[in-house]
Amino acid sequence: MAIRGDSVGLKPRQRVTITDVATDLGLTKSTVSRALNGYPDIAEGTRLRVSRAAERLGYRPLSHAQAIRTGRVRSLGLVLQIDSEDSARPFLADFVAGITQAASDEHWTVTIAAEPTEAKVQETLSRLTEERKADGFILPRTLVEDTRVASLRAQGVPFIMFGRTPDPTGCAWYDIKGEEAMRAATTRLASLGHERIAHIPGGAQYFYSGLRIDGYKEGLAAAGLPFDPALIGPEAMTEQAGAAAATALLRNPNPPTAIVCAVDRAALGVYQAAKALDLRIGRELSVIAYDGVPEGAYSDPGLTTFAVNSHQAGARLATLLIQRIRGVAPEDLRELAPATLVERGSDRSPALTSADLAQRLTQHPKFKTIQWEDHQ
Amino acid sequence: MAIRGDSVGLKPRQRVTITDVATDLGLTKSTVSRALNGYPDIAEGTRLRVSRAAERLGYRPLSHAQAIRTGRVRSLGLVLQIDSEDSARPFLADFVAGITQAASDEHWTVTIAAEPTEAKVQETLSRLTEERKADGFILPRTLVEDTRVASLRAQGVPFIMFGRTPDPTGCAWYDIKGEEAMRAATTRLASLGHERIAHIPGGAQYFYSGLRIDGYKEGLAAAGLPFDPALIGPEAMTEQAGAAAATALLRNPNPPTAIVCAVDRAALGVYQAAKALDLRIGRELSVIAYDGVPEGAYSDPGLTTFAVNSHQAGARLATLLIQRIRGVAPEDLRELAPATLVERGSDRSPALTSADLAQRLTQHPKFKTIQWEDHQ
DNA sequence: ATGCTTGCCGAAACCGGTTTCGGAAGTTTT
DNA sequence: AAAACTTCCGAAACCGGTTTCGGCAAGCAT
Repeated sequence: MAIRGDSVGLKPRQRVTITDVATDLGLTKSTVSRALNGYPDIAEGTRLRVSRAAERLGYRPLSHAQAIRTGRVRSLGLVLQIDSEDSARPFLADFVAGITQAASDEHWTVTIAAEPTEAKVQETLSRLTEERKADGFILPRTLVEDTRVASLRAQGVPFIMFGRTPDPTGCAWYDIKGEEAMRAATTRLASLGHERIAHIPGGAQYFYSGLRIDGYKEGLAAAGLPFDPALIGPEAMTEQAGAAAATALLRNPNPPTAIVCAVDRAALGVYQAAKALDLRIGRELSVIAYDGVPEGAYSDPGLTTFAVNSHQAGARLATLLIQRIRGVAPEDLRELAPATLVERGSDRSPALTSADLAQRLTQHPKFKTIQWEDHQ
Repeated sequence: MAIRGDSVGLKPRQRVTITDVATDLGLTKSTVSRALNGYPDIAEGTRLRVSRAAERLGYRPLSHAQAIRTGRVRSLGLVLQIDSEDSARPFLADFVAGITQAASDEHWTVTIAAEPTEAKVQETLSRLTEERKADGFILPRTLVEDTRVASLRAQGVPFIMFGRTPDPTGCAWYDIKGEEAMRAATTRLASLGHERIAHIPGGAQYFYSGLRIDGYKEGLAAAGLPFDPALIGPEAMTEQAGAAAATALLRNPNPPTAIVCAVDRAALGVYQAAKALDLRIGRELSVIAYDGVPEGAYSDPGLTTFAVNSHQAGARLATLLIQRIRGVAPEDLRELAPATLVERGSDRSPALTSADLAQRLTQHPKFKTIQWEDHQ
């Protein structure tokens, strides 16, 4: 290992230290420290003089110098799981931007890591807490059984979830009301005249998946439509899977004339399936989805979807996590935000009834044989 | 401001400190510190005993405790610029994963921030160095005139670029040989029989844009084809712009039968333009691009492209930056890697000559009028 | 006037490391 | 054998903050 001396350093230009502020005012650094940190045994006048002097001299405490005593580094941890399949995860940039900007407003920073597997994520989470690189964590995409939650909760490490969880004990969260979006999508399709409305859910390991299925069911109930388990398709998180799921649903004897997708990507797969079977989206088959990926705007017709504001989500998560670290009870840090309906052309009144659609599908040459495999 | 006492802390479970290691061995912490940091005045035997004991006890120095004396926090800084237009930036997850994994191997971490404008990026960069939140920075997407480079260079802050720059003084970099890819794409198309090959460049503000144009020209020269300035289209970084650029190029009296795109997104726009004009990609119009975005695999026909390994790029950048911070000269930290050709179906022998293509285009009803505007 | 609080601040210890300095051995030189 | 180096480690200062503790002065009640 090399010794320290040979490294490239930052300019030795003197920073302003707490001692500088103290001598400037004729006080001691302990007084300055307590004044700046709101201790009650400092006179109001002194506190003012100190904060003004600090401002004037441009004093910024070094968070790592504070950390040595306080154990807190003013940094939020974000550990992502990057599966190869969704390595090009949309919105990540927006999400990160939201987090870092909110953190920066409070003079906090964000420590990020990405790992390919659940186990490695867990390992990194432990390492970062062990090395005190972060004071708390943002957990995106909570799972039904989430080892991260269990482990952090057990260790008493502050965290906030982007998503909810079966056992809310000790959990703070920010989440989008996906279930409400699914419900609204379903009633919207029903009021357009659809009577057979299917649902393509997301991955069952994600907690939101169940919520969205519930929302879909509530929508059916609100519209006075019966729930048919056969209209819940196989789960789909990719275009391919979405196409496969749509095809499977359409093979139902009473096929759906509309599909509510838990995620936009699956909906784009529905487009593919429809194209292959010569169905027009928004005519013979309507679709409403959720996420708001940019491709939805470019598809033809545009995809009607409930869009998520990732930037805002990141910002709120950061803000809430900082509060959590400062000691606010997790029960007081739970926020839900609505998704925003983006109306485009994929949801219209049905051009065919379910029966007519079935009739037409059976006559389609590819209908029996078409398959959707993983693309190269 | 709240006082510190009321915050949620991590378990007070005792960490292993350097003093623990020292007393365990009957040494002083100063000896242990020097042994671990490779100082020459420690006997080899002692050094071994110390590192073994540290290992056995699970000692991990706290980087912020070290930082208070050394000024180095063992953290890499990454400040992204998130324009609203490419907020869904592809590969970001992969790129970040590469960086963090390589950093983690050396027990470093990554501090990330994202800002919407160039000025704010610059501000954040300054703040992070000022607060010693990072020991050096990774600069993605270098520009022809890059204030980040100028500023960090002037301040003597270590950094590494993902990309190259007009004035390499004091600069370390890792980059992909985009120019070589453009050259190879051009010669490849020429050897397929194309004689009119156009180029749609990327944004002129990016340094790579000029490099890729040069590569394209070299390819023409190598194939013995003349360079026609009219075959360099307007720049395009989006699908819309790509479609517009392709349409403009096709309006040339001797239209190209093949187009080399600086970025995949533009190529996907070329697909749209071709579709609108009833040209088949890989038949009447061939395309080769660069990046390797996932959509390229799903388009029809698949897009032949030179793919970039973002994960590896991130990993190398992190490794090189750490070396830079440790004092290696920037001149010794410059790496170029090739892009990987992914052969799919968008490049074939021309089905029509340029003259025939021109003929056919003039007869197309939309040809004169078609326009590409920004989508909602 | 005396004793007791209370308000406010200084002195000093402390956090977990790094780095300087000096000195006790052992080795080599004279 | 004394002097001069080396080798190797301990003692202590130091980094930039935070936190504990104690004490002075003013205010209040007795």
